[in-house]
Amino acid sequence: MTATAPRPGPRVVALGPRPETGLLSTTAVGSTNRARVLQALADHGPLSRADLARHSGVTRASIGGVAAGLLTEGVLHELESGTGGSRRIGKPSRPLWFADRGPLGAVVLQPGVVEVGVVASDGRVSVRESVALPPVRSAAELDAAAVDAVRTVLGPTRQPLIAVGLALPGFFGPDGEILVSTTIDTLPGSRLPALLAAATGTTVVLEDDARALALGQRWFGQARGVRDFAALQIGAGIGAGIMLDGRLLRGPLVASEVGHMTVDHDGELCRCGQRGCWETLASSRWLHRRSEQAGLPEPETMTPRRLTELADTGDPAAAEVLDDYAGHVALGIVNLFHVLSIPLFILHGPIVEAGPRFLDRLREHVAARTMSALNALPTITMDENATRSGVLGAAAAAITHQLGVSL
Amino acid sequence: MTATAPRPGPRVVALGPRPETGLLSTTAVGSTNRARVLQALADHGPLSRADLARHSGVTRASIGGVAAGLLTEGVLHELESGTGGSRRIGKPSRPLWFADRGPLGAVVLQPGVVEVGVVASDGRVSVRESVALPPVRSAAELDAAAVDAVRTVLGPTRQPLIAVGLALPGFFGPDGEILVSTTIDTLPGSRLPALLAAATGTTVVLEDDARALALGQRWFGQARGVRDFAALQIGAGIGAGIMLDGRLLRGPLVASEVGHMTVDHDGELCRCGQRGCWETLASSRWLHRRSEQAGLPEPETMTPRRLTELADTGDPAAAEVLDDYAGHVALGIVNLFHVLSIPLFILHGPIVEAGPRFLDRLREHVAARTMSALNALPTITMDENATRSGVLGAAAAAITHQLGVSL
DNA sequence: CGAAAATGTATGAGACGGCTACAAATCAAG
DNA sequence: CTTGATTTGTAGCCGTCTCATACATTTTCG
Repeated sequence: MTATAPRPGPRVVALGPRPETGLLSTTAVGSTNRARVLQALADHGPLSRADLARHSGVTRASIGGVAAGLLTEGVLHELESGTGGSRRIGKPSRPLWFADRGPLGAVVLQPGVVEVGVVASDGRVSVRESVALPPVRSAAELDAAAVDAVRTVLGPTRQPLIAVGLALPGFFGPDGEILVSTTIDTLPGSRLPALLAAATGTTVVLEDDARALALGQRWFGQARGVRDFAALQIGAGIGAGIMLDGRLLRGPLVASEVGHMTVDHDGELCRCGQRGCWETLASSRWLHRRSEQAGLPEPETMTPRRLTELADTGDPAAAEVLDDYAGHVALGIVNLFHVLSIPLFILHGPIVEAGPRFLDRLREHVAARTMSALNALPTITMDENATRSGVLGAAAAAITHQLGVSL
Repeated sequence: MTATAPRPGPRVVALGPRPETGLLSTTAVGSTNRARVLQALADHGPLSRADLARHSGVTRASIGGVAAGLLTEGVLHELESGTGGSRRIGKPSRPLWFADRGPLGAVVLQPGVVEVGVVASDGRVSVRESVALPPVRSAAELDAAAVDAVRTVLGPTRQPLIAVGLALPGFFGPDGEILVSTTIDTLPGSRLPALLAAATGTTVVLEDDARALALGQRWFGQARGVRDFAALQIGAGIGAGIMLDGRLLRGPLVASEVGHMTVDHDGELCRCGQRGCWETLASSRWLHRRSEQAGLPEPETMTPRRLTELADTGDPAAAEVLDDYAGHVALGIVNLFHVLSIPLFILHGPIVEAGPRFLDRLREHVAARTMSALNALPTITMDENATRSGVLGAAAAAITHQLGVSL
């Protein structure tokens, strides 16, 4: 599993930790160190060999060897001297940075819609399009519609893609077979990864949608260089991609369902069949019902954005609903903070459009709900990339595999 | 940080993940592989070189080299041929097993009591004693009382200890300074680790109490060879040691407080200042109050054991309380299962004395509360070692460090 | 112009696992 | 009892990789 030798032919890769059983070999040292160097670059931006040596605690000579390999393989290239270097004296450094090896495909499957994009390896998004899917009745129909949508968007692309990232809301096995999805009920049994590999002619890298969001933030967003954080997707449902100590949490048995953590043990019935799930209090479904109770206009299509606009115009009922929403969202965040001690939460989804005032209220609720004995609070921010985060996440999944980085 | 060269002189080690930044070196390969071999032995029992080679996917020659080093260093020794070997044909194997390098000390600090023990490296407990502590007013007084208790118990021991494991309910820094404790308010600022090192003359390995329980199960208990499970301590408070993918979860910022996960968002006030924490519904405090409401005798000292005995005599009120208790304990377990997909929970503490019928009820509650869409349930068992689990956990922490295993 | 400082490289040494062949020990069949 | 099959553990050689050290190169400062 070297970081750099691309295998010919399309295939499917399910992102996941390598089995850590088994012993290290000397060649494994090489590929691991290559991956660590690439990770350091992604975390800190262009770095010279000397900088990399300081960061990783090895001699310049060792970095020189690693870098030589990556340069000849075309993974890295040297920037102009002076770029990013802060030193004034001495021989100027030659910073290393990722060479552009071609565009990455990004496919994000959501209920009723497929988002398709093309992303450069430095995170620039050149294509991004959402394609609505027709109603489908089976996994096969879903696959056909999704592949069709991807073809339509990626068809005009000239350059061949070097890899395709596929983010979808489901739990999959090591070979990319989709086992469970609590969001899209036609998804289990889908052969979409393999079909996409065939359609695009390249490797398809499969990842859970929430974890992909986290990867996107880690490679291209606010979590660059951050080893502990969570990406929270809050919309119709709630999902989380959680990175602890530089590793994405991946449950061993079933999907991670933070949205169905009980926060109100004899609360309302959730669509999952249980009572008082976080989703029953913090999803758009709750927002609709609560808006209706509050007599707000068009409650059945209420969004965080409209609710904020109503509150900003001075509607006290809207302001109250918004505050309740903040309090409910805070519940789950505080639970995750208490249990996992996650220091940074990045919010994604429609909730972002509730804006900075909502965020302030959310922070207050979180502060009020957090145990004071801990003497600490998590940082909470909102996704800055808005519509691009989905494709960035899928692309990040692809690049993670492509560079052999283990996250 | 080799697995085997003991540094002279007492010192304090806070168990924790090595910083994974930095590159691998060839010598690191050696120590990592030594640790992996030791881990495999601990997981599977005595194994021959050939068995180890099969488990780890390397050649017998490579294992031979690793084993040679561990044998000459006295970490391992060879058992008689035939022990544990199942093969009938061929040259008989010489199984490898841990050499007895001396006893481990184990100290478990709890509110008002110190548990002190001596444990052999194969998990046999030769000494175990609980010493009540006098009321203390400061960290210094606590330290003095605890060191005194340890001296009293370990004084008569002849053999020198090769390491001492110290388990305590608190969050500590990398140098063993104790920062936060939600259980013992005189603990922050304690210098107990350093004082113990001075008193015993050996290395003191520091670990959180719940995580130590998990380590004990991993090395000596029901989680031998299991890479994903949680040890739950349920008594006056609730703590959890969670192992995922072979690594103990360690929050980066503050202590992990599963007991203060909100399960009832406008529930009763918890002693932590928040509302509806799991502890308000599943701790002994709740048991006392609920027993009082139900009119049970001596409610203020009610224990799971007495409650079970009452229920077994046919007291319907006791049976109802017990069932509520099971339902409340299930809440947190289900949350952890939904969020982290933990497939195995091992229960510790007074709750174990509620017996197998209670466990069955608990399992039913968990099954009822778990999302059916996941098509999976966690396994729930009870600690089999009862009173020995505490010292086994502390000893496991010591052995983990002593063997250089990273958990 | 020369010293100082910093970067990148060349070279040899040491550690370590992989591979292959081989000796050793046991059982089963004749 | 002998022979072959089977399995275990080991010896020797090789390739890979980092480490330590010295050195060439390029810039700044006095």
